[in-house]
Amino acid sequence: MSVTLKRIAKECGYSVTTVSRALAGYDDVNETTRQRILEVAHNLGYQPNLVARQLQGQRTFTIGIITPPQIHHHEDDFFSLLIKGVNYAAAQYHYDLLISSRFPGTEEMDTYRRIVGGNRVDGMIVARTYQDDPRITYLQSIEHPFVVAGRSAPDLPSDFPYIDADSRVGVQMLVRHFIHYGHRHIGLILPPESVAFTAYRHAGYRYAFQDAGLTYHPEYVATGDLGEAGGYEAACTLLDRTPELTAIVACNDLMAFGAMAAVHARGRRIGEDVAVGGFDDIPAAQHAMPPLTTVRQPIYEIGERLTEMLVRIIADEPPAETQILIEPALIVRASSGQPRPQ
Amino acid sequence: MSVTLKRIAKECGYSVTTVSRALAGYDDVNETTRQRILEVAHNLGYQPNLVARQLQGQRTFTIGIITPPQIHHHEDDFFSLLIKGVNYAAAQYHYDLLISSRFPGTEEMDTYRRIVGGNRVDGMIVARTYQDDPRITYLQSIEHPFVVAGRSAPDLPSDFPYIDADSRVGVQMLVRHFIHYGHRHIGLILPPESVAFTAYRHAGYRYAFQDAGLTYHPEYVATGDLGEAGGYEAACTLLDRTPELTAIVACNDLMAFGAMAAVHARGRRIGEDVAVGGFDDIPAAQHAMPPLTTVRQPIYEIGERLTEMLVRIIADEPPAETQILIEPALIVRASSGQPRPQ
DNA sequence: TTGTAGGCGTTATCAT
DNA sequence: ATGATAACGCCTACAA
Repeated sequence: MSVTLKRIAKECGYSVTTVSRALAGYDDVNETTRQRILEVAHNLGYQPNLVARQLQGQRTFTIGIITPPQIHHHEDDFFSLLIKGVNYAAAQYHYDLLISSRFPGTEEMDTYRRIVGGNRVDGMIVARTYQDDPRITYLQSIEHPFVVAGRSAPDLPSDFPYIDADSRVGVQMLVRHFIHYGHRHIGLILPPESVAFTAYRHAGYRYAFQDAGLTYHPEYVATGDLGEAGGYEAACTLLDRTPELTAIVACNDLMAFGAMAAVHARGRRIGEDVAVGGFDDIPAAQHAMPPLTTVRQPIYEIGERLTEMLVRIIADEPPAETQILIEPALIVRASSGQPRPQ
Repeated sequence: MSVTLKRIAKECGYSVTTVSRALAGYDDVNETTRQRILEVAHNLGYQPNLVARQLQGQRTFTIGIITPPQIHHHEDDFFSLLIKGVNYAAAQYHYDLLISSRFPGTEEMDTYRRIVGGNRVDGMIVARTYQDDPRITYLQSIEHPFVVAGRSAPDLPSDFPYIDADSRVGVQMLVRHFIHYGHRHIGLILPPESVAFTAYRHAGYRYAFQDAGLTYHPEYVATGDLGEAGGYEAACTLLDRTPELTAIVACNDLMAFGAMAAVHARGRRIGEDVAVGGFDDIPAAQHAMPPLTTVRQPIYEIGERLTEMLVRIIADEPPAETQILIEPALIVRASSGQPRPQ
């Protein structure tokens, strides 16, 4: 079917070996011979079979990433942004990207094993870590190159290369900002404990209260699934249970959107009656109505830098820094409302 | 390094062939033998080398797609949405996705040749067609399976499998909507002619005027690059050149965002002074300020259906319909403003 | 029921 | 300067 070295060899009367070397630019090939071979290869439209090369070279120049499937349209921009960053950097380094999408759980682990164990990639990017993440355990156990967007929960070692935003500091800034605006009753929407960053963000919330000399109210904290629906439900719970709340902090922008919807559904005005804050600063945040106050995490750049890190780890030239904590930035927008008179 | 059939064979004293067949579930293997082999394979954590399989089977179970790199964060949600759809469907059919990002042009074509000619994928998804698209010409010339999101410009044959929204009808609906709202001076922002859908959308604009018995003003039409910046500049040109405009139709949402910014920059109110419309209905459209009136194109679903189509084409069981035109839907939002008194 | 041989397309090693 | 041989890991005739 397609043009192979053998075909070219036959065509111009040299051996496959010589053809291979001529094309690879070795200098032990007669210049005339090379010209002839190059010409034939070009005429035939030769393209090296990458799969064969991969098998022979035991290298794929491919990076793998597995994302959750996103059935609804705008479900999660986090991964989209991350992939954009990874994609861009990968191209710079002449790597391709292999993507597969699975729901977290058994299927996801099987896919890791299939792709990594099946030698389809030189390295993996693991995103959105869970507490005690089996994917990481697996990759460590077989010593396969990988980098992580995120890190372990605070009580577990993060003994792997990663880049993560300092969630604790981020939430702390956000809550402090609300406190400065005069809020005293601030709700918090947390994802399930199994998400690795939950504990960090929870800590940020507590620290902010502590710093301000305020008491921490456990009943101001609710849990919901990551995503708009989870945020909506958790916010409803909070608003119904503790109507004195004048601000709600959600652990990502998607949940914050849900919370805004809940505030609206309860007949209260976002910003004016109840301030809302998020985390991530996905593109939709600035376009939201009202625009969402949030903690900016440079997801795209994290994707880029992770990819660079991974490529270097694969090449066995790991950068000096392989555990990077990024200082997030507070982005104040209209969902904060105005500072309140004390 | 990793566990191979050979390794298992050695471990349990059978030949590689027998091991291979035991694992593949052939029935000409002694049941006891199979059990033994399965056990050893499991203990060793055997994972078949997918690359070797690909080489031997001349099949990759991988679909390829090449997107433009997106340096800025929220640059283009069209591809993100498409990929989400493709990704979801691909997983259903047990296909993986190979993604690479290149700017349109030589580099992109080289990447097509490298990946397709290099046997890395069983089929390609081509997105955002150009007029007389070299990628399509190439894929057709080597008879490699592919499907297209979009189709050829009106004057060229679309003799390949595709799914496209009926752009002409879409823009026509949008312009008619503005006419119904009482607008008579409606600007149009077009992407360059080289984009295949340009002519369709332009036609939709002209048809709407014709239907309403209004005259078409060429000076109400401007061209800009796809993307927010292009929309901004084109809208500035229009607003400065023909200040009588009370509405602007952009050929996609991103350009519409740029146009909104331009309207704002010229000190006019979006909706009230100048209505703005887009095309695509990317997630940001409904969160925009004000929410953007646009023509909804079900990008995610197109990705899903294209993938299904491609998988069937690869399996040599092409569906009955391989050229699908989707009727888009008009989504009226606040950027339309209110109907004007005649 | 099991094993041998050959090939997928490439590159590396070692002769000539 | 060129070529024969083997190997990457798998699968599939064909033989025994």
